[in-house]
Amino acid sequence: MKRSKADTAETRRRIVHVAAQEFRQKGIHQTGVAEIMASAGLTHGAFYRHFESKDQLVAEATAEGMDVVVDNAETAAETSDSAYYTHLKSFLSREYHEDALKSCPLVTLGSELARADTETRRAASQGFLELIDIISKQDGRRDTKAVKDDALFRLSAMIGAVTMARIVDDTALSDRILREARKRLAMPPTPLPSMKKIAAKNAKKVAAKTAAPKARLARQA
Amino acid sequence: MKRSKADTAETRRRIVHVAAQEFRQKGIHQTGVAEIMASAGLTHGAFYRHFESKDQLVAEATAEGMDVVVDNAETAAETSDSAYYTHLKSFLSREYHEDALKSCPLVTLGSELARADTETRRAASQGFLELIDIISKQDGRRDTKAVKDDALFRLSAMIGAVTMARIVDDTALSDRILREARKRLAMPPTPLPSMKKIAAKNAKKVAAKTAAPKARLARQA
DNA sequence: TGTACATCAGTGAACGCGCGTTCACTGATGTAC
DNA sequence: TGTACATCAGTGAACGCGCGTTCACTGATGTAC
Repeated sequence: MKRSKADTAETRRRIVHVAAQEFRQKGIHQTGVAEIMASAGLTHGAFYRHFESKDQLVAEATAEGMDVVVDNAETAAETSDSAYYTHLKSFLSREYHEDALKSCPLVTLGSELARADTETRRAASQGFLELIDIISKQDGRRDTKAVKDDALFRLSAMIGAVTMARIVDDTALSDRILREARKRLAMPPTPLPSMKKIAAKNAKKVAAKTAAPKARLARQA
Repeated sequence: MKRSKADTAETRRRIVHVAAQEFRQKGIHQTGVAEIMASAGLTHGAFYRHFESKDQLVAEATAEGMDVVVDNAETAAETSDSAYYTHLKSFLSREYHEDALKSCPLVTLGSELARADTETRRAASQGFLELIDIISKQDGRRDTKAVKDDALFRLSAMIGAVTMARIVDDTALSDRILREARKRLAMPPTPLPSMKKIAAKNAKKVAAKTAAPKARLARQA
């Protein structure tokens, strides 16, 4: 039977929302249309009243997933600097990406997105760029190329760290990967003055330890 | 008809090799057993004379894929420091991971590996740890926890950068992500003396630009 | 405002297809004597 | 070393299954008068 326009729109939204969760949980190709429709409380036949194909749903679900990640980051960034870095710390945790409502598609669907169609990759790219903007702005500097470049590296590194933490079969190793990423990325790119002193001390220590490789490289050059 | 033991072993190796290529190219779930067998010059029925299941092949193909990546890195590291850093630069390129014979499963199958069975994840983890060893040794320092931690971060960041470069739908952005990763990762973790001077200069520039955010953070603390 | 009708969201059966897996059969290989 | 037989790699048809997609049908909604 026909439904009201409001109901129809709400149903469509619900399908996209449920799909976004299930794709991130089980992967795009391991999640069937019928399964998603059942989770949305419908039979699979109604699917094509809302979408042209599964691919279209994949694109919209990816966009929705990225929007959630972007919104969460934006909210944290707008709250306070410490809220932002706390958010980054929680993003760099396994639990965050096991939460179907939060997890970042770039992490949970990474290699599948690289093979997805144009619309899906566009959605993923746009979300990525929005995150880059938030990171760049948070750094509080002018929108120079160098600041963007830095954000590009930092975000890619975060995605790689969580991806690896999820692949690895040893919980201790997984935690260690994330801890190292948090140490390096869940803080301002340029350390505070007080931290600079500590960093300088560490640099001396490291320099002493790296005398050998430096000498090797010098010989080679 | 029955084949000689040597032939049988060679056929098995060929199936694993072909599978490793195809999985990395098209993804695990998008590549069928029949397709792999055809590429190996056989019909699909013979598959179960060599493997118990597709999952077993996935595990072995992942192991083979990681072995190739490890061997390439090891060879470069054993040749010379410059060969090693040149190898890192080429690893941080899109072409490298579009090459079915070289590409790293951690990149091309990342999110699928995170959902794979125990054996497959074990193979991926072991390969990852072997790469960490190579990177740690290359740094030429003692095998301290800090050196390993650094390698953990650097390798995760590499994997994230290439993963993102492959997802993103804009070639220029893709190149930029990789360029930044190369700048930061395809060189020794502690720069050479000559490079240190340049780094110091840059640090001053950046410090000037970041006066604002540092002030903000100070206020907050 | 009330009536008559077109629209279309949702149902559930059915479509063709490709998947992973099994199996009877073939015939060269490896083994036991 | 030669013969007889068991083994088993490979073939190709077939299995059940779940996939994405289509469709005839239902009946409430929205619209035209």
